[in-house]
Amino acid sequence: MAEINQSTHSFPNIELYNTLSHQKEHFKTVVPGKVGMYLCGPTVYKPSHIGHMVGPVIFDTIKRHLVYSGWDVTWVVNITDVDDKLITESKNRGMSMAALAEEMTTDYLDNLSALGVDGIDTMPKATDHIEGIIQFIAGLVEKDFAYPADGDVYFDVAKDKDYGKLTNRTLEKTQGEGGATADRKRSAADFALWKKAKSGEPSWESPWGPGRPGWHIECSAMSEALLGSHFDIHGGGLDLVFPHHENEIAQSESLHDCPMATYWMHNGLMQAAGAAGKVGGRPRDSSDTLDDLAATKISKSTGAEPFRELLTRHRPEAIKLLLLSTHYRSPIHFGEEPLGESARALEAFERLFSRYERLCGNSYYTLSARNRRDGNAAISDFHGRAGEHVTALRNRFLEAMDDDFNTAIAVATLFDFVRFINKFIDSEGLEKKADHDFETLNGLMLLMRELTSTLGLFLTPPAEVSTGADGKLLDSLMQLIIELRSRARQAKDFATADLIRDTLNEAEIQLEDRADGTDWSIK
RNA sequence: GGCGCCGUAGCCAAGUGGCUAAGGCAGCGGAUUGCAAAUCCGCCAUCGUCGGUUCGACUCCGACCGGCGCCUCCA
Repeated sequence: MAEINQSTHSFPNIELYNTLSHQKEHFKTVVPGKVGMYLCGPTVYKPSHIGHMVGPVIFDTIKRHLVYSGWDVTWVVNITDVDDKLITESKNRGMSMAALAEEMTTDYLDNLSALGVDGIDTMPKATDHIEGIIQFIAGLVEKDFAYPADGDVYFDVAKDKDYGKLTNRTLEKTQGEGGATADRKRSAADFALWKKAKSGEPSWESPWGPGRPGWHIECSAMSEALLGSHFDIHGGGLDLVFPHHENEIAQSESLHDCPMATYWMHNGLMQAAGAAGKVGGRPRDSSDTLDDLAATKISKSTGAEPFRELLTRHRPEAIKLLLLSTHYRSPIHFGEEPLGESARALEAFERLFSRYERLCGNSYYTLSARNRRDGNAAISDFHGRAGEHVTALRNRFLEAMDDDFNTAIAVATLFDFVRFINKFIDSEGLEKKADHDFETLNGLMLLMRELTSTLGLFLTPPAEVSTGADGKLLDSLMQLIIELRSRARQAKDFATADLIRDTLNEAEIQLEDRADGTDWSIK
């Protein structure tokens, strides 16, 4: 990788929405040229569902765009592998907490991998950071922001003068009974940093006796260990704003006397569309079944299906395109219908890629495009109208991404780009003439590759439908059928030709006639 | 009750105080095709309702109606 001189390198102006200030802000890093990002990962006690994938996909794209724009980005996603829910679930399943955590972590990683989320630099586990967590809590106790109580340790919200600043709430307005441990807390809003172990529960030794970390503390401790006490971006789902992120801020800023993160970014939540099919929908009442509900949050409590099961019905690329077609802060309308539409939209790209491969012999997926946005090198190769159009298009794409990572607009420019390239191939007659100069087409496709890569789209070719011995057999049969049909067509026996095509169509095999031959594909 | 978000075409979904209100899916018309498919061209919205601010608002403010999230585990 080329070394960039950070002192002279100029970075684009990026705006991002900060939950803390409720507005877009100019992006300025703590350390020039470097970005530290922390995304709250899963508590690994059940298989991950689609909701768990939103953050990783969004932040993967954000990282790609920042790296493309010249920053040196470190991205951390934690794994919370110790928690009440893990203890309960592992008991139910008669296995150790560690074994359960390992199984679910693997599931999570497999899902990320299927989606091409590969930019995560470190995935720390809470149980690997118990020592740091204990020191963190001890520091808070020492500064009198926390107090031990009968083997537990609680954060004393009353001592934190700006508690509630992330979610604009004051202690008076905060409801809550304080839960089962209310009698040990000074205030109902106090939350556990350390929980005393009951017999048979996994535990670690601590100054307050054997126990385990409370929920929020692992993120404070691990982000500090890996990114420092003040890093740039902290993200997560909107449902984590309170109490999780509010409490992280309380812990970290009380201990360190500096902002925990400059920017707090929160992605919208998945909405499940019911049979009604609309996002707006009608109110819940007792007669509604789950299917009748118009739009409700997808979560464990609504029985979201494991992501790996979703993958048996839908291609990861279609899921990813759907996620990126909505702005990250908006709720995403999710379901079989939207996924189907997304898959159909995807085909426009993939048909162009195969068209390109047919013409030039190059696989789109192995094209090696520029991975830095510096200068206008990408478009200097084009001349005249194509050049102007492509310049405008690239600018629209980059401006959208610079403006709070507006992937919806970025994706829209890509659709325009597909149309432009198809038109270019048509108008230049590239399909018809044998002897051709494909330089401009190659340039256009390289730019497409550059832009889709920064979104994290089309990283790997679609799975081949026909592989192995069966695939070979199918392929040779199809070649034979196509040859026979071709003879029928030459003999003007269109009844036979159409019979073949229609019958194949019923078997979900699609034929496409072109001037120089016939393609087949499985629908 | 407190905090916050949303309501744009048949469906999904960007966006802007005034210039053609992106893009996708579906639909319709055309070019192309033996016919299809694919591709290309064209068509398809006045922005929940009512007031206000303004020379001008879909975009700002208010009210109302409808929907959603958080305040409890949650990505």
